[in-house]
Amino acid sequence: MSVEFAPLLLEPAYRKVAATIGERILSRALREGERLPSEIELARQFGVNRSTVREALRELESRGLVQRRPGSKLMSVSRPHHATVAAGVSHALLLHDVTVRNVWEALTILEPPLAETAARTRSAADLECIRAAADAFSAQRARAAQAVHSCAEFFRCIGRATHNPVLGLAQEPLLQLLEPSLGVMIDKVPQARARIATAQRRLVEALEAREPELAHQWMARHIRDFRRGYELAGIDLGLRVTSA
Amino acid sequence: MSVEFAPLLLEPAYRKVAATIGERILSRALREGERLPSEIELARQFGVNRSTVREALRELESRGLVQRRPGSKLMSVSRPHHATVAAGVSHALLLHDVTVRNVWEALTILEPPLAETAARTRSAADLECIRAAADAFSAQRARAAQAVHSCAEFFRCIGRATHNPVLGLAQEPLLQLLEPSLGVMIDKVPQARARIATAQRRLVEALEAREPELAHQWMARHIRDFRRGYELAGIDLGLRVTSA
DNA sequence: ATTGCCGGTTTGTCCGACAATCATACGATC
DNA sequence: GATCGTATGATTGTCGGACAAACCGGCAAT
Repeated sequence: MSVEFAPLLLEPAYRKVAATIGERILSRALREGERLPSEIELARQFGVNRSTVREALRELESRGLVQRRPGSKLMSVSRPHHATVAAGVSHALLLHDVTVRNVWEALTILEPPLAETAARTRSAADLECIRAAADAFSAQRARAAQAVHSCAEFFRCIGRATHNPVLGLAQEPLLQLLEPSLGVMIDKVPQARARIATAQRRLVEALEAREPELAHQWMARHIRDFRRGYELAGIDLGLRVTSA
Repeated sequence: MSVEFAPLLLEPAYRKVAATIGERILSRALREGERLPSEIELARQFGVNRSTVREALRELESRGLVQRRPGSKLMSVSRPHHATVAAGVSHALLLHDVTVRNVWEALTILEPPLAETAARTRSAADLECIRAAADAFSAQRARAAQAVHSCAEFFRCIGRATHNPVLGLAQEPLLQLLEPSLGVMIDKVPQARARIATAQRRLVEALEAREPELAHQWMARHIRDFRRGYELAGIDLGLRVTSA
C-alpha cells in the first residue's frame, strides 16, 4: 500500500502565534528594542486566549527573539545573544555524543585561519582586549576554573577581532564544550599553564605586528598543545564531552 | 554611587520547571525516546499548575529537547535536530546584520579543511551520497531553487562524511544563509551551473581517490568561484544576508 | 480481518480570578 | 526644589476549573 496522502499537519494555535510574531521580528517589521504589546492586547489581536499567547511567548523567549529588559514587565524585541545561541548548539552536540576529539578537530580547523584573519582585521581596541585576556590568564595562578575562563576569553576576543559575527559565533560552542575537559587538563598537567601563556604571548605579538601567517602558525601550535596536554593528562580523546 | 547589591533575580516557576527537566535530559537521566509523564502528572510532581507546566514544555520544545512523536500525544525526549539548531543560529546571524561577505569568508575558512578531512574519513556510503547529490545538481537544468538545494545537499553530505558532528553542524547555518543569494546568483550567471558541476565532479574524484590535498584545493576553488559568481551577478557582498 | 462503538486519557484552548510588581502621577515633607 | 510616600492603574505570574477533540485499548458486530 502506497502512501497517497501526506499526513496533514494542523499546527496548534500557540505555534502559529509564535511563528507569526517570529516572522515579524526576522523580517525586521518589529525592530530591536521595540516593546511588544501586553499579553492581553496580543490575545485580543490574534483572537486567542491569553494562555495561548503566553505559550507562544515562551517559545520566542527561548529562541532569544524577545526578552524582558530588567526592571520592565513588557517584553521587548531582542537579537539572540551569542552565548544563548551557542548554548543551544552545545547542548545539541552534547546529546549527539560528540567526543573531545571531535571538538579538538574542529578547533584545529577553525582557529588558525581565525587568528590569521584577526591579524589582518584587528583594531587597536581588539588588541587591547586580547592582551587583557592573556594577562588575566597569566595572572591566574590558583584556580583552574578561572584559568579556563581566561583562556576561553582569549579565543573569544580573537573571534571578535575578525569583525565577522559568523566566525565568532561558530567558535563559541566549541569553547563551551571545551571548558570542562580543559579544566581537568590544566589541573593535571603542571606545565600546561606555561605553554598556554607562551602561545598567547606569541599570538599577541603576531597580532600586534599584523603578521597573519605567524598568527596562523602559533595558533596551530596552541591547539596542537591542547591535544598533547590531553594525552599527558590521560584524558581519552574518544570520551564524550561533558556538560558545562 | 556604586552598585553594592546585584539585582537579585527570582526566576518564575515555568523557567525553573523547564530548567529542571532540561538538566535531566542533558545529564541523560532521561534518555532519548523516553516518554515524559502527562502534563497533569508533571504538574502534580512539581506542585504547580498545568498552565505553568505547559509554558515550560513550550520552552523545551523550542530547544528541541522534547518532541511529540507523530501520532502520539505524550511528549518524548529527543535530541535536537541539526536543522532546527542551525535555524536558530541562522536567525541570530540574520539579526546581527551578517553580510554575504561574512558568510562567504566563513565558508572559505571552513569548507576546504572539511573536504580534506572528508577525503580521509569518508566511507563508501558517504561517497555514494555525495555522488548522488552531485548528480542531482547536474540533472537540474530548470529551477534555481532545486539547484541550490542540491548544491547545499552536496556540502551536507561532505560534512557528514567527516563523521564529526561538530563540523556538520558548524556548516549548516552557513548553507541556510547562503541559499537565497546563491539562488539569485545561479539565475543571473549562466555559466555558474557548469562551473559548480565541474568543481563537484573534481571533488567527487578527489574524495574517491582519498586525496585530501586535492579535495582541499578543489573545494577552495569551488568557494572562490562563488565569490566570482556574486561579482558577475552584481550582488554586493556588503549586503546583509536575507531570510530564507 | 475489517469495521464500528465505548470509555478513559491527554492535549489544546478557553474563562475567570488574584497577588505581586511596575509606571505614573499626585501630594506631603524637608 | 528635591526627595519621599502613597494611590491608582496596568501587567505579569500563577492558579483552578472547564470542555471539545483526538488518541488508545478493548470489545462486539459484520
